[in-house]
Amino acid sequence: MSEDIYLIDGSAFIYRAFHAISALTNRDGMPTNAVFGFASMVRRLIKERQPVCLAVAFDSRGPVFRHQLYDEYKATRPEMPEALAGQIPYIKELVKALGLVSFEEQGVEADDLIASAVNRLADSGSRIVIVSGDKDLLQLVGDRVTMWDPMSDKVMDRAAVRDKYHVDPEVLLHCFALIGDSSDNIPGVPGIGPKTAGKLVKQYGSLEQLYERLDEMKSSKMKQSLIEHRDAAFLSRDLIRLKSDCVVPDEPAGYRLGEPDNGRLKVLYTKLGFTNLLKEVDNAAPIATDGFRLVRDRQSLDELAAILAEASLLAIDTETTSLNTRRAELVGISLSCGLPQCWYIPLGHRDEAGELVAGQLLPNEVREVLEPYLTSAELPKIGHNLKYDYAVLAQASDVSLAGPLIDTMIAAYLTEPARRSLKLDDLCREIDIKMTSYEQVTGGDKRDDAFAYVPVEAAGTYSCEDVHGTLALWERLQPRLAEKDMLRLFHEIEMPLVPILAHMEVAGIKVDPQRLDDLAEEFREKLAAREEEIYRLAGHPFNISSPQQLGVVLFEELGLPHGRKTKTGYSTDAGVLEKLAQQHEMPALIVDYRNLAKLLSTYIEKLKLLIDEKTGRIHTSFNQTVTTTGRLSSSNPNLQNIPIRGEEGGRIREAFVAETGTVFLFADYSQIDLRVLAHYSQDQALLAAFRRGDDIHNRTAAEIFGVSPLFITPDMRRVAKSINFGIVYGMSSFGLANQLRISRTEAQKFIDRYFDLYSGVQQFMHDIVEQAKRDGYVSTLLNRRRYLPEIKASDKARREFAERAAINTPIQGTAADIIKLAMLRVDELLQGRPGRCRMLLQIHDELVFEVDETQCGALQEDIRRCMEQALPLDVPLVVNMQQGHSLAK
DNA sequence: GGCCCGTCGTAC
DNA sequence: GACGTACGACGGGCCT
Repeated sequence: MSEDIYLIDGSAFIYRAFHAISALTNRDGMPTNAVFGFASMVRRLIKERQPVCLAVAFDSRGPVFRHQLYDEYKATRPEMPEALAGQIPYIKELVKALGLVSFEEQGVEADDLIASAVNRLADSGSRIVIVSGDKDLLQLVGDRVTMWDPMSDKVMDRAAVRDKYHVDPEVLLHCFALIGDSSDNIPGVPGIGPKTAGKLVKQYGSLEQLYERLDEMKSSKMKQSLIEHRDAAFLSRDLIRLKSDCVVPDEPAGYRLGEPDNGRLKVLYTKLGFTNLLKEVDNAAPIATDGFRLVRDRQSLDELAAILAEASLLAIDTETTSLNTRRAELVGISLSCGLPQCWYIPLGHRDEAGELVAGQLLPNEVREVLEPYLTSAELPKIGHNLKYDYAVLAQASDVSLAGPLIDTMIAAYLTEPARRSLKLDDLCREIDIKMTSYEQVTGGDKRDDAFAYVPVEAAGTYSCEDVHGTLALWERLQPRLAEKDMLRLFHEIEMPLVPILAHMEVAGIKVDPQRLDDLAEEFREKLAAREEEIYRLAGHPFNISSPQQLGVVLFEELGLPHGRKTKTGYSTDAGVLEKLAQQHEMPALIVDYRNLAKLLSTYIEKLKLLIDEKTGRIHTSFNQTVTTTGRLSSSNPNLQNIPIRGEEGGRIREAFVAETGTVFLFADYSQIDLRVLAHYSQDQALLAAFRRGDDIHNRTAAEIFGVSPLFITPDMRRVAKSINFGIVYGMSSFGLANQLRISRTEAQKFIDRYFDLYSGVQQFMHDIVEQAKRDGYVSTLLNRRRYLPEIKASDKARREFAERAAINTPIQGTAADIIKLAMLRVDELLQGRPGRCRMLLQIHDELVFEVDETQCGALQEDIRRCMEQALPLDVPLVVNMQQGHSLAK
């Protein structure tokens, strides 16, 4: 039995993929959507249909023979977008690497090549599947030829063509000639569409016949049009007719799918950033374990020590019983001073009875030998997520990891801040290293401390793989950082910050559990009262927390006018409810209920659960590799969004208290974003205002309202403040209008006035967007980057989003750079000081310290100075200091 | 019951 | 659709 032959209309697919898949890029910001779409389609085809013969045809570049027939052919088509043209070579390479036969011939289009193949294979007995969505190719459909559109999964055979066009595929050409095709700028006969064309061709059989027998036709508008556009009809037919004598193989063997070249595919997928496809060709090699050693006796430990003494770097990974560093006990340590040799020291492996297994050195003995190296200020330490190992070693062994630190997780983040996974095995897979997974080594054991029960041999291999992978990763990442000029950012900011964050996490912050309990009780009572009242007004109980159910009650049962709609129903957010409050008493109660429920579940109850039993404090995680701008984030719990506004917010803050004998010291940057904006934009008015020490909101208010600062009302200041904030976020008149509850026109007037006053800011916003378009990324003052591939998107919403990010990121990111620098300076200051002062929190523009009451006065000014001088800008940085016994200040 | 997404709300 | 960056609670649809 002869095989089916699949013929792909390559060029059509490239276009479709390009438009169907919005903005996809590799890590360098190169568009990859068309390649990805094409690759996915081919992959699916191969998987589902398992073709033996598969070929792809491409349009040739430049004019084709149809242009000689008609110089307006495809004239209305815009030129191929740059973002697509750049992908063509990769698609060609992909086709080659996949082992597909491909055709391209000067002066003809993909359709013609497919037609030629169909023609040449006519006598082969093979069935042919044309893979396309292009109706022109339906001309080729016949008894052994079908067309399949993998996007819609529709198959067109003779019956389907008849069904759709009321004629056989063989005469479809005549139909299309009459209909024309606006997308290819083929004229056809005006006034004739698919229906009429089908009828005419059915009746007359061909264009020639139609025109010969035109006299038989009753006079009508259509007849008139046919007469007038006779030439156009015949021209259209010539354009639509497929050329079927191109040079293509006439034997099925010439279409046979070859073996994929995995090496080539890997290079390509890696370059394109197609991690999922990469996994499928995955021929990543497992790591050779020849160089792995277990350290189970004194002699091995001494050998290791001898190597450490000569080492110029040290890779390290700790295995523990818990991800929570305060609970973590060491199970083992792996080390490497350079590949291929890696060492694993088992310390806390246990049998199922919980007894330590034999053949493990005593932790103290190991510590004594290793400590000088771990704490050496000269020996660089490399790890993946070193903050964790740093905290574990400090907590479990009282060892402070020192020396230049190198964290491959952070290095990967800096080079690719938008990356979703920074897991070691995912990063290693991209450099062809296959690692044993944690699940594999623990055999799916779900216990927190599962690793302690892993047999020592297996654990050793797993752990050694980790340090091995980390070292290999650094080899790859170091040059990338260098290329992007990020080595200083990495070595001088991010890395020294690691131990500081570790210390802040370890320090934690004290909360008063009794206060939380009291608050919880009070809030629960209030909530119950609101709930009852809301049910009474609704006439029945429902889930107030469900926006869906709430929408039904408000807008259907109570008949209140609904505002904007969301994807899932009516919007019930605070803005909508606020407007409704004038008409009904329920909306205000809902706002109140939501406020209480939010504070209770997100803060009060959650904080209570997270009080560490050992320390009685709350220990957040400060994440250094999450945000796209370079800010830190905080989680478990998020201590960067503890409420501050409103009376209830203050009550929650009161539960965070300074340790007995200490006081909180708060240091916050005044208007850091706007100062950075002044520096970036060099706007003269903004620079001058900050240099004079003006209150910037008052200054702005005075200018946009054209009044003396003495006559500024609170309302004027509020407007000015909104604009000042909005500017940093790239806000539109719509957004400002919404926030200030004024008309768009009024909002636009304010914005115009603002830009009259600060024209340099407007210029900056324009320039930074242009820069993003040119480079594909924007940078902060310290060279942090954010790639913005969507800045060139054709989708307006996506493009505008990228434009706002281009404006905001240098500002927000530079502010993040500054406070990180300040944290390093302050840390240095505190290390040289006797007495207790610990940095506890960073909240983007604010640092919170816990200081001995006796030290507070002396430290305050030093800390202020560190922060104000962290990075000299063209305007002064100003830091406000406050003290208090709780976070309520 | 776990996972994912949408909505909403808190911070800067 | 419309104001940038986060984290997280909750509801609800989906899958197992």
